[in-house]
Amino acid sequence: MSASTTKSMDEIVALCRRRGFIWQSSEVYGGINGFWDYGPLGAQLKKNLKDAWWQDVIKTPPAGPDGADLDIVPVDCTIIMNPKVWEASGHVGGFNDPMVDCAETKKRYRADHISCYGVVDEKDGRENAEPTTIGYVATLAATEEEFFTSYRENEKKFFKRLAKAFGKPVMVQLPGEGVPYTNLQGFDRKIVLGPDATEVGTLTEPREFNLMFETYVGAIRDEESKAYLRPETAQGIFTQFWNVVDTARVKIPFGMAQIGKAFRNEVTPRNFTFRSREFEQMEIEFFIRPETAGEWYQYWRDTRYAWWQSIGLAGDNLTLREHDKDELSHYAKEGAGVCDVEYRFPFTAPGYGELEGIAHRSDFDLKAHATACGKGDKLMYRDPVTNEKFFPHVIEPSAGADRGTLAVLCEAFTPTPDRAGSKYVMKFVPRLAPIKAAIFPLVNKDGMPEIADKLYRQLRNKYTIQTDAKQSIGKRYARMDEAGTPYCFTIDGDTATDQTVTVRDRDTAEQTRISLDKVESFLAEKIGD
RNA sequence: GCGGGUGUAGCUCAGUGGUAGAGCGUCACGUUGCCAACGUGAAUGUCGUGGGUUCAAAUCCCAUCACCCGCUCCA
Repeated sequence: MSASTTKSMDEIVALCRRRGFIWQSSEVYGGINGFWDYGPLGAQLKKNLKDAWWQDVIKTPPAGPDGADLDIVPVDCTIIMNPKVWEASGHVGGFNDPMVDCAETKKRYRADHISCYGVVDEKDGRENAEPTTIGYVATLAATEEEFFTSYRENEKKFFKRLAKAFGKPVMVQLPGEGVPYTNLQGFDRKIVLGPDATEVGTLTEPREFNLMFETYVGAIRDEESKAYLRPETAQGIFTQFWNVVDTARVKIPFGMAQIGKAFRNEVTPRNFTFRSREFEQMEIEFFIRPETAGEWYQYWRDTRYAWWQSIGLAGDNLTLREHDKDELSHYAKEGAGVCDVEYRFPFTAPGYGELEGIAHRSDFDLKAHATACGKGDKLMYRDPVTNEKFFPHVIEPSAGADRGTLAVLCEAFTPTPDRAGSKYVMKFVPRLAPIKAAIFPLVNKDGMPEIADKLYRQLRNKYTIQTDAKQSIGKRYARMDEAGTPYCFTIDGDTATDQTVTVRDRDTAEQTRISLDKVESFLAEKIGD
């Protein structure tokens, strides 16, 4: 069992609050479910993560499978778009799932997943070709055959339950198609026996769960002005694909990338920031020739997995999981594959939670928008060399910035019960650490504060540096341990005479002396620019 | 949305109807000679919120909000 499974999420959340990494949004008003703010340390940490992504994805991505450099261009699209975007992408249909609750069993179902089969009085059913339906039995079975098989296994019990629920011996109207619960009207919904229920009529009316946030553009609030907050940043990229081809001097294969907020009105936000209703995505859409999907899918899967390792999630807590065919999205059924980079969070352990999904989305989105906007095949990509026309396929690595930040926080969190000072150390890789180094005068007199201040001013142009002269040195080290600051430089009584300072290492608490004028090069070596 | 639990200072918690508390932390001053040191002092509370019962509510009742756990959901 890995170390992270023994970490306490409560302690991590407490440290995040105490040190100013993450707070509840609008906390003074009692908060708001599913929304989180980043404090000073958290905002810097998340920015460092996004900067690392921007650097490694847009500026210097590793060479492609053919050894050539990649061309990836950034865009920054709006959160509110023409609502037709979301009709074409399938979100208006797909994100509105009517739900049904069962008052008896306390279970919740998607209304369109429940099939209802008519039930008739046994006597009536024997005597008449078209007997009167006296109720329905609901099942989660997808097909009539599956339903038939499921109750055949214990037929006696099944009909006993029905007889009890309907107050008389009954027959089920088979063969015949099951009717989705959503298609039942009015009174019929009151005579349905829910799955696993013993009483009739315990299912509620279907209720719409709008997973997209709605808003209105302009002064008038009517259907015409309705718009949505984007549930993913990807569609902005797809809708600007043609402008990028026309202006950015790119040719297939190339990528578009953006970082931005997205919104999903989740049914149950849970697990700290893991499932937030407002969150930030770091998305790449990499456009390719269809026949190269396999090699590019592999490239991105390996590249993205290695990237998460490079920012500190290097141990057993990180995993790469290929999706089974049956859990694939509508756009990815026939593709090179879909996989998730997953992290074992304390609240998912021993399981994992998704950080990034890498999917071969085929040409679903470009085709959908080309069709929906009415231009169709005129919007096909033309290969400038062969003049061949086609809709490019897409490999989409889509990462969660907030989930990534949370994973980094969880991974860095290290209780240190044996250490003399700090109870906790946040072991961020230096590249992500919100504060790169701290500078302390050992005591607040004898010229030490002046030397510390001079060193601080020298370094702060290049690095995020803090200085602190208050309270005991142990307390100051401990605070920096919880902030995850990799190095502390301390000016002591010897500094004025021999021009050296001590360097304290966050992870070992060990100290070494280095020359005052070597501090900057020390940081450059350990932290990078 | 359902069921269960929780909510008092920044944190951990005590307080069963009668003056709002402790420890830690924070801040100031003093001290200091490398790991949450010490001394003195200070600030900090809509007792989650709203309503009700009562002469009197942190305490009893109702509603509501937030968080945690379990369902459910997560194209």
